[in-house]
Amino acid sequence: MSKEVRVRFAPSPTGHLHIGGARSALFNYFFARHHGGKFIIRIEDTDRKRNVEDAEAKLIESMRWIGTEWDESIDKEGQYGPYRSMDRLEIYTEYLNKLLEEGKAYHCYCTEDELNEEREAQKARGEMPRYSGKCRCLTSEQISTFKAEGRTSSIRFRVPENKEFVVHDHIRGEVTFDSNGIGDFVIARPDGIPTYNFAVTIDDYLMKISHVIRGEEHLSNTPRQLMIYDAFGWETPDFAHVSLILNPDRQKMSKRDESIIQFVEQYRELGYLPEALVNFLALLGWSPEGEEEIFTMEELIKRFTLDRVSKSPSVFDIEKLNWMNNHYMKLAPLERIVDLALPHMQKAGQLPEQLSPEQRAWAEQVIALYQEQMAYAAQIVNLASLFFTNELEYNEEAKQVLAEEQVPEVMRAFHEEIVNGDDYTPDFIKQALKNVQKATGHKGKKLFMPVRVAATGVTHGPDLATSLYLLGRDKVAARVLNVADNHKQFV
RNA sequence: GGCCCGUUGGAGAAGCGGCUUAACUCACAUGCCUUUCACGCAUGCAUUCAGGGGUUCGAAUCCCCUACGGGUCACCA
Repeated sequence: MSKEVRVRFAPSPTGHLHIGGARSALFNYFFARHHGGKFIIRIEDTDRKRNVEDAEAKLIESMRWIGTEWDESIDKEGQYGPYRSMDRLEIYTEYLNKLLEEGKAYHCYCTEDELNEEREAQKARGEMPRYSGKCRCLTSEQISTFKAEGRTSSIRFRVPENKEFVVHDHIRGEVTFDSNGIGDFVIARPDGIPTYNFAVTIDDYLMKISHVIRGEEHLSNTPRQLMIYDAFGWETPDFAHVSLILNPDRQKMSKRDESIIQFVEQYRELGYLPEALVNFLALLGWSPEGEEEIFTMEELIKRFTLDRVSKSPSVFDIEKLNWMNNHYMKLAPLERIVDLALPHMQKAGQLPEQLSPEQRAWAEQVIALYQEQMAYAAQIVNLASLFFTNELEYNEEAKQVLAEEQVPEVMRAFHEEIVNGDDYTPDFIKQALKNVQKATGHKGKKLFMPVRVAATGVTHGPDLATSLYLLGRDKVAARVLNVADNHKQFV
C-alpha cells in the first residue's frame, strides 16, 4: 500500500449507534490500525430534518465505549477539518460553483410536487421513476420566468451518457455500472446545502481518504460519487462494501424491528461487555485465519484484512453473542461484574440505593454466585430473585421433585440440623447435609434436589451450600419446613 | 421493473480446481465427571455445497441459465 491509509466512519446524527454502523466503524478502525493509518469520524449532517438533538454526542459516546480511538473528528481537530458537514458549507459551495461554471451541473426549477407527480405518473405507466432531465437545457427566458414566479432551484449533476463506471471493490471485485441507468441527481438543495452523494465525495477527497469501507447499501450510490470524482478529475479512493446484517428472519433490520436489539447503547444498558460485543461484531462478516474466535481488540487489529471479509450477508445470532459475553464475564474480575449488576438490582428494588457495608458485601457474594451463568448483567435480577421473594413459585419440574416420598423426612431432618447449629456457614451446611444423609439414608439426587428446590424454588442453580448460606438460616428453615408440612399438595 | 450484490448445516463460517470421506465456533442431542446443580470433558449433528446445465481426467471451487434473498433507483444517509 503506497499511500497513507486514512479511513473514516461517517454516520449521520439521526439516532443511536446501530450495530451495523458499529461493525462498519470497527472494520474501519481495525483496518486503519492494522496499516498504521488514521481513523477519522466525520459527522454527515446535511439532512437537517432528520438530525436528532444529541445524537452526535451519543454516537461519540458509544464509539468510545466499544473502545475505538480516533485521530481526527469533531472533538479532535486535525488538519483536514472541520469534521461536520454543516461546518463545511463554504467548501461545498466552491465546488458546486465550479461544476456549474463548467456546465457539469445545472439548476433545476422543478418543485417537489411536480417531481412527485411525475414520479407517480411514471409508476402508473409501469415505468421506472427517474428524473426526466427537463431542466437540463433551460433558456434564459425560461429561467427568468421561473424566477419571476418565485421558484427556487436545486442543483443537479449532469450525468454523462454512455459511460461505464467501475467500482474497484476490495470485497466484491470490479463492479460495473452503466451511466445510462442513472438519472441526473440532485447535489444541492435550494437552500444550498449539498446532498449526501456530493458532500461525501468532496469530504473524502479533501480529507485524503484512502479507503472507503462502508455498508453494502452504498454500493449502488458509488457510481454517482465516481462521476463527481471524474468531473473534477480526481483520483478515487479504494472501496470496500460490507454486506448487511440481517435479523433472524433473514430480513434487513428495520427501525421498528423488535426481533433484535439494534443499538449499541442498549447492549451497554443490559450489561454486555464492550470487548464481547466487539469480538462478536468482528466475526459477523469477517473470519480470522486460524481456528480461534476469542480476540482482544489488539488481536483483531493484527489479524484483520479486507480479503477475509465475506460477500454474503450474515444473520445476527443473539445466542452466540450471549455465549461470548458470558465467556468474557467469567473472565472479568468480580468487582467489574458487581459494578454492572448492582444498579440493575437496585433499579428492580431488590436492594436499596444506599448500601451498608454489610449489604454490599452480601450483594457481592450473591452476584459472585451467578457470575458463571450470567449472559449479561441485567439477568442478575431474575437469577437472584429467589433471594428477594417470600413466596416461591414452583414449576412442573420443581413440583415433581417435591412430590417424591422421601421429601418430608429429608426436610424435617435438615430443618432439625440447621436450627440447632450455632454458626451458619457454607461448611456448616455441607456438614448438615451429610448428617441428614446419615440419619435418613437418602443421598445424592434424593437428598440434594429436594433441598435445593424447597429452598430456592428451582432445579438448576449455582452451588447449593453457598446459596443456602446467602439465603440465611431463617428463610431456609421456614421454606424447608413449609414443604414438609404441605407435602400432600405436591403429590 | 432496470441496474447491482449475494446463496456452504438451525446460526456465524473455513474452503480460492485434486491434500475435503466439507475445518472451527454457537445452538441442539447423547454420554462421562460432580453425593445435587453448574462448570468441564467426550461423541454425534451437511454423503453434500439453492436447482439445472456445461468446461475439465477431476468442481463447493470456473462458465451459463433458473429460483430465491437483498441493495439501489429521494431535494435520506
